[in-house]
Amino acid sequence: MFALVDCDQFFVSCERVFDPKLKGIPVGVLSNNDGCVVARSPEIKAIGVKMGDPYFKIKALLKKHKAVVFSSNYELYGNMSARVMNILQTFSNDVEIYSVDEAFIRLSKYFKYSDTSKEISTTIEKWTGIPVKVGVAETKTLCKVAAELVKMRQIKNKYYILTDPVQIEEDLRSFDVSEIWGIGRKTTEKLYSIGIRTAGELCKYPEDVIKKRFGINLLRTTLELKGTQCFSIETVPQPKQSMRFSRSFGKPAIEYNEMHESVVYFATSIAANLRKANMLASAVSAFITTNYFNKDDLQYSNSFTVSLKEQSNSTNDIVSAAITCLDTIFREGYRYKKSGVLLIGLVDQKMSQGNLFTSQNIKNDQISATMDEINRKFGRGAIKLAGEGIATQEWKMQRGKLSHNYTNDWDDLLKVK
DNA sequence: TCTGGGGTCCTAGGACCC
DNA sequence: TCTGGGGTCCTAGGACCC
Repeated sequence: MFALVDCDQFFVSCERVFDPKLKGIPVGVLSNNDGCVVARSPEIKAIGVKMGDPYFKIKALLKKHKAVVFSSNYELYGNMSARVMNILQTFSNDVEIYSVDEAFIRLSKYFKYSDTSKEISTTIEKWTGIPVKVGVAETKTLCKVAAELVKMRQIKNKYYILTDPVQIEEDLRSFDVSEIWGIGRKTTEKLYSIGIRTAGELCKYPEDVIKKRFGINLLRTTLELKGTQCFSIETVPQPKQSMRFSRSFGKPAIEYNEMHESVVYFATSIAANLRKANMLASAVSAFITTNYFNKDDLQYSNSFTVSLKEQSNSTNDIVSAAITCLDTIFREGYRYKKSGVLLIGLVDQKMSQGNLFTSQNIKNDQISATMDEINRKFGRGAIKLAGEGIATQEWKMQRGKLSHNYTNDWDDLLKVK
């Protein structure tokens, strides 16, 4: 039997521990650089603040309701998290720290689950000031459902035990698939479209069809809902497989020099983090992408990876590899493999106004121009030749609108050899 | 004007081999 | 018109989580 222990609005609760006056009033916590809302008290939810709402858009609303928002303080949250997890270790030898504010623990069969659950939630709240909810069940996915039900039904005791098959069936019948752990936006849409709206309906759907149409993950999730354990508890933290340092820029026009400066800084930080974790990198990647909130703009993204000759965590090696990535991104275009179309980006100084070229069905051997000639004509580094061919159409951003013209300039280059 | 950041896993398709 | 079959490995893209 497992229990999921989940802190209520963790970041908000942490702030409230150190300022009890915040109790009962709308409180939120903002992301890095105060970009958007990442944690909300029930009171701030009630006035209409959504998860991920950009701060600048809700400022007036916050003022009107005398809501308080905080910049995030990850050191504080990490600290509080450690305290909560330490307490959990006293209840079980098998604790999986699933995230900063959640843990799965294995419950001994000799426990009375209701007593233990109650004790966990009261002990943590008493010792740390953080309110938690507890969901008990035979699989992790059902634990998640149980904890969610505590929230949805505002259960006073702060725990819910989902072990009785009849009870499980009844609860799942009205449990929306979008609330299931492991089912996100895309899968929800797909399930809705074939008439599956609740966990109960999902459980009745043939397993082989689930596997075929949605993949192994949804099958595992479904089996877990039916009581078959597919996800085990990982009490030993696995070493990280990747580390990332990424930031959004405050303004859309990013010039090479600015990018270069940022990449040096990011790569330096990552190298330091690697050394701190006593780890070595075998590859370094960099990526860029345009602002996807500007829906009318032509979008562009690109990335490049350098494999290191020898694994390393030295600032020198990591930074120089990252710069190689950046330079390559700026020099080359982006190959859009899936559609069989070559998409070539000429990275403008204003990223949101990059020029893109597309091509179809032109083989390399139909091209009479050499790479040098192309470079001379269109600017060095503007395009990349690949198996599929080169561009014949030009897409351009003109005064914020997307337009495309066939460009005759290509004709000379495309004489059949 | 201002819209987070850091992770994991799975899969389809391509390249390559015999 | 027909165009082997089976296997591995790698990677980009997609989906999900907190």
